[in-house]
Order: sequence, then C-alpha cells, then structure tokens
Amino acid sequence: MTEFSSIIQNVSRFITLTEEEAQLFTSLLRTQKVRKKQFVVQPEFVCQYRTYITTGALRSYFIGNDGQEYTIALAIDDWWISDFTSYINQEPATLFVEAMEHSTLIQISYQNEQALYEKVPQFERFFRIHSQRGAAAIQKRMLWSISKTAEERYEEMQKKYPQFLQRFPQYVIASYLGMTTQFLSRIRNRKIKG
Amino acid sequence: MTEFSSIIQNVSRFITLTEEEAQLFTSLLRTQKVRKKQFVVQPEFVCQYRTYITTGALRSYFIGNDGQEYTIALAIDDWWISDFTSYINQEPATLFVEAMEHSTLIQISYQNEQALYEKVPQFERFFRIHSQRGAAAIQKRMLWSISKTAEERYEEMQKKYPQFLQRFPQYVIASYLGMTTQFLSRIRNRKIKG
DNA sequence: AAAAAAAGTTAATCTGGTTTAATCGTTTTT
DNA sequence: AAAAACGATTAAACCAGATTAACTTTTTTT
Repeated sequence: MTEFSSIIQNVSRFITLTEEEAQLFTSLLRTQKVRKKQFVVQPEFVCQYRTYITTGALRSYFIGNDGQEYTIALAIDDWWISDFTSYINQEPATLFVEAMEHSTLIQISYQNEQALYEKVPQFERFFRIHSQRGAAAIQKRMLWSISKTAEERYEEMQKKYPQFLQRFPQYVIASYLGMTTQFLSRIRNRKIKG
Repeated sequence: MTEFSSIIQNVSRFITLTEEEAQLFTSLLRTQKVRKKQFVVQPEFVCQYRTYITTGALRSYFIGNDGQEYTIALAIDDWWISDFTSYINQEPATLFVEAMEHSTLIQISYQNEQALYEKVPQFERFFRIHSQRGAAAIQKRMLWSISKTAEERYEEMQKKYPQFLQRFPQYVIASYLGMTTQFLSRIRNRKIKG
C-alpha cells in the first residue's frame, strides 16, 4: 500500500504487471501536490506530463478569441488529464489545466514515458487502449454537444456525472455544457418549478 | 508495388517493418470495393473493421432524435474511418459510414487486429499513436465547433481542407460544419459579393 | 430525351440561447 | 469584523442561425 497503489490499480484494468514491472513504472513517476487555482498546464508552455489525479479535481479549458472560457474536460479522483495535443506532439499548449481543489497528482514526463515503452512494452498497449477510449469519449461528447439542446445536455450530466455537479462550481459546469451561467441558472430554476 | 503499398507507407510513418512483418500484416487485411451510397457501417450492427481508404471518399454521420443528420467525419484517400466506439468495444454502432464516391478500401477485422498485436507488437505503438492523433483531432474539431461562428468555421475549412469542399456535396459540408445548407449557402454568397 | 429525384439558392419569419445589467449571497483577504 | 472579490440569480432586450417555403439547377433513372 504505497502512494502509487491507486495508479497501479488504474493501469491494471488493461494490462498485467509483474512486481518488477510495477516498480520500474513507479520509479519513473513523480507525485505533485497542487493548491486550488494553481495551473498544471498553461498556454505557450509545452505540456511536460501526463497527469493522473490521486485525489482532487481539475479542469482543462481554453480561452477563445472572444475572451470566453471553454471548458474541455473535468476530472476528479482516478482520472487522467492533460493538454494531450501539446503533450503528444511536445508543442506549446493551448489549454489551461487548473486545479479546482487542493489535489494530489501523479505525473509521468514525456521522456520517461518513452523510456517506459522501451522497458515495459506493455504500456504501449495501456496507452493505446487509454487513447482509444479517450477518443471515443471526446467523440461522444461532441456528438451530444451538437445534437442536444442546452436542457438535454444538463439532464444528461445530472444522470451520468452527478458527482461533478457537486464538485465543480456552476460557472464551470455551464462552460463545460456550452452555455452561459445565466442560462444554466434558468434551466435549473425551470426544472425545480416544473 | 502491390495493392497494399499505400497502407504500408501509411503505417511506416510511425513504425518500421521488416519485409516479413509487412507480409504478415497484409495477410491479415482484406480489400473491399464499395459503390457510391453504400454503407460500410450501420447502426445496430457491430462495426467489424477498421477501414483504410486506398482511393475514394467516405463520411460518418449519425441521425439524432430530431431526425437530423450530423456528420462526424469526412475521409478521403489515405485516411482511416470507422465507428471507432463500436469497433473498439465491439458493441452496436450508432453511426453510419457511407461511401460518397466509388471507393477502394482496405480493412482489418477486430479478430485479426488482436492477432496482429500478438505477432507484430509494434502495431500496439502504431495504433496508440494513431488513436492519440485521432483524439487530438477530434478535440481540436470540438474546440472550434464550440468557439467559432458558422462563418469562421467555413473559412477554416476552406483554408485547411480545400479538397474536401470540392469532393463532398454541400449538404455534407454544411452538416459537418454544424449548420443548415441554407445558412452555408448564405455564407458562400455573402463572401462572393463581399 | 423526358421525368423524377436530389441538391442548391433565396428570402421572410421565428427562436434558443446570449448579452447586458442589476441584485444578492458567500467566500477570501486584510 | 469589515472590505473586497467571487459566484449565483433574475429579467429585459437582442441576435446568430434555424425553420419554412417557394423556386432553380443538376443529377439520376427510365
């Protein structure tokens, strides 16, 4: 039972590791504590790490030319988050990744990830499956962001991720759902009154 | 110079294959000709193949509860297309994948892909990188679909994928860009007149 | 080559969601 | 404990893009 037990469990959903492999893996990781409102990734800087959340809550968002915030992803305990585009291409980020709570993170650097592939090739599989699922999730999200009304999107979130509604402030939820805080507020009110 | 030379080249952007490995790979593929308007994937049926387009043009789309078509992806020569969610989870598809031109395809079945991973583990890497890039592309697309106006989206497409504008009919372009054909028509006209 | 079907255009009307703005909690900072 | 900053609510005015509908052009079928 170490600080890494939860990430090992997360990885073990898709691949099986020997004791030595697991040790090799964790030797390439670093843990990080971040305080609420701290940034893990910022535009212009290259995203150096894949980030796994041991405990806490983070979000990624970008700021459009209009100055508006667009929340891309929400993530809590046992989820991964990054600006993957920046990370995989090792190019400057376009997103912010911000802690919404004091959080404990586990990170792997791009360099160490490449080394990991050499030493424990199984991780090619892990990150393949991980990326495939990520791609599927983003696509599903895009699908409903274009085909559903604001109210339907909110209902879907209530049903599918009720924890998120409690853990993130409403302006973040609104921005994740692609609507203004004012409109979200109206929907919530409409629903209470019937 | 075989029917498979273009897919081998495509794969070789990310991994290096020996002659034997390449042969093993192609032995697990099948080629397929489809006529315009034919479906390669249909809702309710499990998507059996990853599809690479040797020559031709396809699109994937789904039909919302409102009966509207939402185009998810456009793909031409040397691109991959599928309902990846259905394929990777081997669950019923939600998308149509339809040929927009007579096309020549190369496909790998789910079974054969699993066998390929055993025999040529490098493909774990190929499909990892492939999925990562796919995820990044979908995310980029979602980003601009939520943060740009209809006119900006059209301009971006003109700049980035001018070939697509010539190869796909306008109702497909409009649906890909998330607007009605009427509105796309208005934009095009507005731009010609200045 | 005619008929039918599919794709594209134009314009008036309408609407889901934004903008603006004012008010009222509720945290955070000092 | 006061002040400041932040977050949430409410309501009126507004707008980007949808809807409806009538028409033209192009493609496909017979």
